[in-house]
Amino acid sequence: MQIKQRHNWNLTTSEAKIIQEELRKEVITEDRFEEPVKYVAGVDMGFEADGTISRAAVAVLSFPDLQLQEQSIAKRPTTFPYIPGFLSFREIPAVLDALQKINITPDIILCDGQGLAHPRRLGIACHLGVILDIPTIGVAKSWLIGDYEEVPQEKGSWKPLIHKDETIGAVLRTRENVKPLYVSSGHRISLPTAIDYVLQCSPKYRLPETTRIADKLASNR
DNA sequence: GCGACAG
DNA sequence: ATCTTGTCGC
Repeated sequence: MQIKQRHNWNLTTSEAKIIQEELRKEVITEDRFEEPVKYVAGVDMGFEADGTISRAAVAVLSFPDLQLQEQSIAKRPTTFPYIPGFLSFREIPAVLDALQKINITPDIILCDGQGLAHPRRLGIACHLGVILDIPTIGVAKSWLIGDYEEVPQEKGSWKPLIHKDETIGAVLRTRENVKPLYVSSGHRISLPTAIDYVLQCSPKYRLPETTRIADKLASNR
């Protein structure tokens, strides 16, 4: 797929923060995409050589049957450190390289990390969504910000994630008796719809099939 | 100033 | 994220 360059990635954290504050204005948290959805993609990252090399993997699956249709891997030198709140500046460059090589444009991309559930409302899912102008969902394995009540153990139950009196996401149980996932809007999708797609992509395990497959690609060398 | 902190 | 075997619990 074709990707437009929105900004350069050689930045200081203060410059990155300014970009986040600009791009957050472009984030759309309503459902703006065509249905039925035919393809969903998962993105995951891995690192090599003490973290000096970034490795991004993309897996495109058919929906709703979740069969692998296309995959790609891209490597490039790591140029930005891991700083909570700035994950996208570390990971997106390699992700764009991997996406550039696929032929099927996914209808929705599930990202490894937060979307709106971010201090400045621009987690990696929002950032990637705005750059591509494609619907994205933030699916994080752990907490970054926000308060929430305990989530019932049953699969499908969830509680709103609240920050500054605003619902920024949901803490969702995708599997019984297992740690919940932190789901939030990335771009062009509402929270209820995002929860629905994450559940549909997670028929058996805690993590969505999209991220599970991308995960294997990213770790399998 | 202190504590928290996606991957 | 990454280093790493067996083991406890549903």
